[in-house]
Amino acid sequence: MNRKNAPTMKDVAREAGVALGTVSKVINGLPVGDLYREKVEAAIKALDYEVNTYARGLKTQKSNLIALIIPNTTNPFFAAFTDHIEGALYKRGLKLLLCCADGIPEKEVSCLSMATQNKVDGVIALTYSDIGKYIGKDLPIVVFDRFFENHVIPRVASDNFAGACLAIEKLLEFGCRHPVYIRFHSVFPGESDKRKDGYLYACSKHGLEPDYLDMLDNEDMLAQMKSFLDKHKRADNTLTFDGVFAHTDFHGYTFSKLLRQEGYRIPEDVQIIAFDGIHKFGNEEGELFVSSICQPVRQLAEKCVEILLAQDRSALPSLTLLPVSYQYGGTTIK
Amino acid sequence: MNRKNAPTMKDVAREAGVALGTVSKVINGLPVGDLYREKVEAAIKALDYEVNTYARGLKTQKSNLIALIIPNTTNPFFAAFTDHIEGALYKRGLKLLLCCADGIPEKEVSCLSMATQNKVDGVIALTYSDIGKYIGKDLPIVVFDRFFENHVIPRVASDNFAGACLAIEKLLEFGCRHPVYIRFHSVFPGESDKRKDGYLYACSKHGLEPDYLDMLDNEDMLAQMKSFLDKHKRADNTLTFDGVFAHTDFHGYTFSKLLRQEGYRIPEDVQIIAFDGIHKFGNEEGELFVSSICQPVRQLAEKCVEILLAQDRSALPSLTLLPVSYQYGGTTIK
DNA sequence: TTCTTGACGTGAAACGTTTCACGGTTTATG
DNA sequence: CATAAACCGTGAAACGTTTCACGTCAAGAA
Repeated sequence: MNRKNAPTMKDVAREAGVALGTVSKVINGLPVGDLYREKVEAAIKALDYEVNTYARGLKTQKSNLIALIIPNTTNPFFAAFTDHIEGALYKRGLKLLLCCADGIPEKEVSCLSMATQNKVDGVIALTYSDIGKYIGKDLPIVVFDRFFENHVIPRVASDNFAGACLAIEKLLEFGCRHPVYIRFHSVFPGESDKRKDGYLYACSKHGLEPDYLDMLDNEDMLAQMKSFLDKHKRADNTLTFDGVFAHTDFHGYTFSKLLRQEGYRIPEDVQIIAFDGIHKFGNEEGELFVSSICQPVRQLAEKCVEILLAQDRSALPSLTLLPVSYQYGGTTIK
Repeated sequence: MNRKNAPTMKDVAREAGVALGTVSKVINGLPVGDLYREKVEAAIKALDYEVNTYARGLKTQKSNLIALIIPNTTNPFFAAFTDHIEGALYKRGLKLLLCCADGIPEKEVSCLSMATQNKVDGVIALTYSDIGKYIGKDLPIVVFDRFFENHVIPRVASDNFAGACLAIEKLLEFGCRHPVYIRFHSVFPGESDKRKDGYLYACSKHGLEPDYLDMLDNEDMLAQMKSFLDKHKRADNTLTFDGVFAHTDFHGYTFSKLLRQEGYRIPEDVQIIAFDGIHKFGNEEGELFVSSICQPVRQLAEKCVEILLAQDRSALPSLTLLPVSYQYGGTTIK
């Protein structure tokens, strides 16, 4: 409780009739005689004592705080990631300082300095700018997905390459002959770019002609999709493709709506597999928007925390990829 | 930057050739002669000095930290709320300590003590247990929606009563004659319970017979909905109701799926208006799952922060209700 | 009995700020 | 020109911990 005159260790020591150092030892679980320990514990209870994190932090230079820098929490993938990061930290007695940077570079830097000023013990970042250069050597950091040149920052990501391959294999398995790829790519390089490599690899492996829409921003997404679609219509209005691999669930869902609007049946005429595995209403037992390659969000979050807290930070893998899996979501035959 | 031997104010003072107190004044924007100010600022830049939040917190007993206790961030409503709280705090130079308590009372209490141990300057809570009793008199707190007896804690919520009335009026306006209500209620009292009062009021006002499904938990939701539906089928399989007011978008969407499965057309046979206004993929410009009474999430978050930080906490409104609005989402005629 | 050793309680120093009483200098006033 | 007032830089004290060198005491060995 936050009363103005909260009892201090000194008060506890006086109440218990012991020295300050003894109280400190009890609080920190260091060896203390049973008699003394009991007296101190009784006094702590009697006074309702709580340690002052600021005094402690001043001495130890540790805060048990971890900062998460993320664009926002409204995007369901980020929301789930945030949730699981919180859980992984909580399990370890750590607290989460949440910074939503909206993907704005200046705000990301400002969040970072907010974090360092608060003496966080580590940073988990999913940013759109290269924050590596602002990070001191001894502040542990892990980034999700992103890759920044010239910095050896441990990264955690889904196996995007394998995921893209899996998507194509599934589409082929479900009877598709001409899968196309609706791609979105940010100007900031990251592991999710590997979805394209995976698509190209899978195409060459199966003797398919690659064919994809490459979008750089979401502004005129619908217009771009429409034009892509028109280019793939035959004279009789049937489509030259019968499968779609979409960069994200959002893109897949948007494209599926467009297809339906234009009278195509899903999955009869076109099957769609997207990437992310976002659940409606954030309900993990609930349904997906589209059939999707699911990122293991919980494991990704857990791995980020694990790597961030690794004892020996000199021997950390520079990249950790976690496996993805296919899940049916209504836009494929199964 | 988090280097081990970060420069201190003492270093800055030495570098600038001034006294410690002068450095402090510069940092805190207190009146200092221009010559001195410049010297200090130069030294700060030269040494790349950053204030030590822990030393400062130890003296001032302030942290600029606000704790948000929320069940999770995966629920899109909570996610949006969290996002806007972060934004409102960031605007004011405050930082967000995020605690996801999963609605588990013990975890909520544990989050609260985590918060007080971190000397947060305030708490915003959306909890399932009565945490009022654990809060000291001088820790500012605001709760969203919930009502706890015996505590005078300022509350912020949507105008649920008016929202329910609006839903019914809209349904009537759209031609419905027999609107029913799919209700979900928690054992913990809160403003959202007023949706029922609003429904009953609107019914009596328009001479309608109230008719609703009352669910206490989401476990066997589908079974309960099915049985409710069956009870409302006539011999020829037409329904005795033609409008549905659903407690949340999730319930409305789930019920809509059930109706469609059973062959009813929406909105031709049944129109549905839910409550919350959740956007697919968290995209505020995007589409809703169902037609809905939208909670003004951004304003709710902003108001929570505003009230939390109010100068004069003695004269705070005990309840602040914000207006809701209707938005079309495909399950009504407009 | 005496000495050594280990165990453990003690309390002062230090962490890096903010605050404030103090005093020196400058400016305004009569 | 003398005095008061205003201004502002100074540095010691205090915030509540952790740490560590020191002291005390009991047990075991010779």
